[in-house]
Amino acid sequence: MSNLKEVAKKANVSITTVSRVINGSDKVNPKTSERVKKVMTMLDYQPNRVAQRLRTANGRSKLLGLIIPDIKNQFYSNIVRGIEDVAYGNDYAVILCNSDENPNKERFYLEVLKSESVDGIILPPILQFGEEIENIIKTGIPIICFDRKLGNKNVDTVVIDNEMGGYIATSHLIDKGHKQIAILTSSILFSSFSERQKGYERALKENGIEVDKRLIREGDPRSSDNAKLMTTKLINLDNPPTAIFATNNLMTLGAIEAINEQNLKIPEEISIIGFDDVSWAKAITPPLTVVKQPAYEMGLKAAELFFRKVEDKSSEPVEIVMEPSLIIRQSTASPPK
Amino acid sequence: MSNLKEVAKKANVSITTVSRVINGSDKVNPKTSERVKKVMTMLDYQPNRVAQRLRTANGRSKLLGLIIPDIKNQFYSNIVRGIEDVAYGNDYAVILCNSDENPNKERFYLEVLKSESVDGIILPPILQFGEEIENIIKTGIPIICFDRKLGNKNVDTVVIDNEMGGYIATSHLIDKGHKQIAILTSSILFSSFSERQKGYERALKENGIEVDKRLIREGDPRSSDNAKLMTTKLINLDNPPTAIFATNNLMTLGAIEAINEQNLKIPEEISIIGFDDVSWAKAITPPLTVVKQPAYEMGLKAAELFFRKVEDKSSEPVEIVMEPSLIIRQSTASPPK
DNA sequence: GTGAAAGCGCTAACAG
DNA sequence: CTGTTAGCGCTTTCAC
Repeated sequence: MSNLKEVAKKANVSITTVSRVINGSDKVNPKTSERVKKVMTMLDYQPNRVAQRLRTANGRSKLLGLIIPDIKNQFYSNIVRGIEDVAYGNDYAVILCNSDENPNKERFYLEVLKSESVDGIILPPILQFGEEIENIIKTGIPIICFDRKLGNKNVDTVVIDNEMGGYIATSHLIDKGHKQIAILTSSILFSSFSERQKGYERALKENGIEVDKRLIREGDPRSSDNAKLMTTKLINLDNPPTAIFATNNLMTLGAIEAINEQNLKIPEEISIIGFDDVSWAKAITPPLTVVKQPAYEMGLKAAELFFRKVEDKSSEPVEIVMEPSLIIRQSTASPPK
Repeated sequence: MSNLKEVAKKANVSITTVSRVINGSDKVNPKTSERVKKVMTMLDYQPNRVAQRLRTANGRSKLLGLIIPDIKNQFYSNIVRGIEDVAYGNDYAVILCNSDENPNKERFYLEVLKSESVDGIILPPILQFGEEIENIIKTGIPIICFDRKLGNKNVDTVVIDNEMGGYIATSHLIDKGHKQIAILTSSILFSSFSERQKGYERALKENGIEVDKRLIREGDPRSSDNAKLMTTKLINLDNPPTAIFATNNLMTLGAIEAINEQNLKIPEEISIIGFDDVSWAKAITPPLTVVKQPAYEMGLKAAELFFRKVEDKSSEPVEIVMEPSLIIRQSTASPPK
């Protein structure tokens, strides 16, 4: 791989001049610049980004760090696309890290990203990570949070209104006449799930329906098998729910599997509403009613916040709240008599 | 962020010694090493990977470059997981690049990866890229191909036996009694699809069924909408197919949507077999018969080849061919009378 | 408009 | 076992 020195030699200038040409300094004679550029293409020269980064203390690495909990979750892969599209448009590459919600992995990747001196990190925070993230912020690397909020920390954030999502879903079911509505949700560690649950409970209360603890099931949101198990148990309850609200797409999948396995007809015998408008939602029979999160758009916004921060480190952190929307298909109907 | 110098000062040793401790050299007095380590944790010191990389010409960046065509495709996200799991186990981070099968994007990412001096690149080659990849290989960066083959080039490769996949799928349909079997496939640019098609044609021929050009439809494999359109057209043919073989999961989705929209019953009125055992395949009704690609395992293998090459650059390239398998569910049955 | 020289943080001879 | 020193490829004063 050729370097500055070679180019300089071949173009009969100093390496400084070549550097100036690379960085588009205007203090270079157009003719010289022309000559240098020609040599650069001739030698197929590409500046060494590693060296560039080492030299310039807060130079741009043109690298965006992205930590996501689960690449296999369509919700996240949509977000990745949104971020990636904006990044590519800005000549940035994305270092994607799959954290699995595993604190050790997350810590490892955070270290890597820091020491790769990426220009910023986009991630969905976990509660336990106040400290690590605090440290990153101290180093001056911009942090953008998405999907979940980082407690009271003062960082750029894009979330959807999860409480509203839960409320919309539950209200829809109530409107259809359901009173026994189960929810498949996750531990309170993830703010997004607890907020969906909050919305669920508010909808029930506002409609004079008592919150029934038996119908609230918490499990690993990354495991459809777990959701399947929970659903099977729900179905076999003495006084089973007539509708199920699954708070993410993997749980929805598990719920549907369980319902099919128990030979219950959707929506005649049981209604189901999912979270996330996944690709297969409208292909299944009956098509799935869902609360749609604008995942791709969320990725877009997060990336935009990232570049805003990169441009101007002193910009005030903002919190963007996006609206979920209800997409009514045929998996929800009135409860059986 | 603290650096070698600070640590050295605080521990009363030279920076060399600190460096040795970092790199686990055995020529350090255990006591000194202990002291240095203590200072390192005290100062929360992390070696600067950028500087490390710059210094050591072919030192390890502990970065693995991964280019994939479409992160939203479950087949690829499964592969990513396989690769990521092995990488993490080896303390490597993955730079994930989404190429969209866009030559410009791919070129851009290849440049970035090269100039980030990643330790190797894993990618599914596109035909047009003989040259670019040739260049990379010349620089000594190991390349691992997956999913598709890179012409006659001499690189490590992991593929599945796509011809066999196409053959298995089609044979299954023929066994059920189908004679009018349509295939949703993609342009010959992608070797994987053309091979599946080859298997399809071989199965037909071996069973004395003539290949009917009308039933072979080519389209963008990343667009389920396109597949939906193609399927609709197939259904509305004068002499429509009694079974459809969709050669990837997005096309399968589109086909199912079209069939549902036309109110055809699966499998009574039309059979469908998909490629890739996606998460929702067994949740839909009827559950989908598919040819399963061992995607996750393919990622695992690709990553293993990567590390093998990183350990020993002179190792002879190998080609691993994995076997697809037929998973029979209820979306395929005998053709209507 | 251009160049010489210093140095980013680190590793690797080489010397002791 | 430990330290001194050169230099990876680049950007950035500071001179001219």
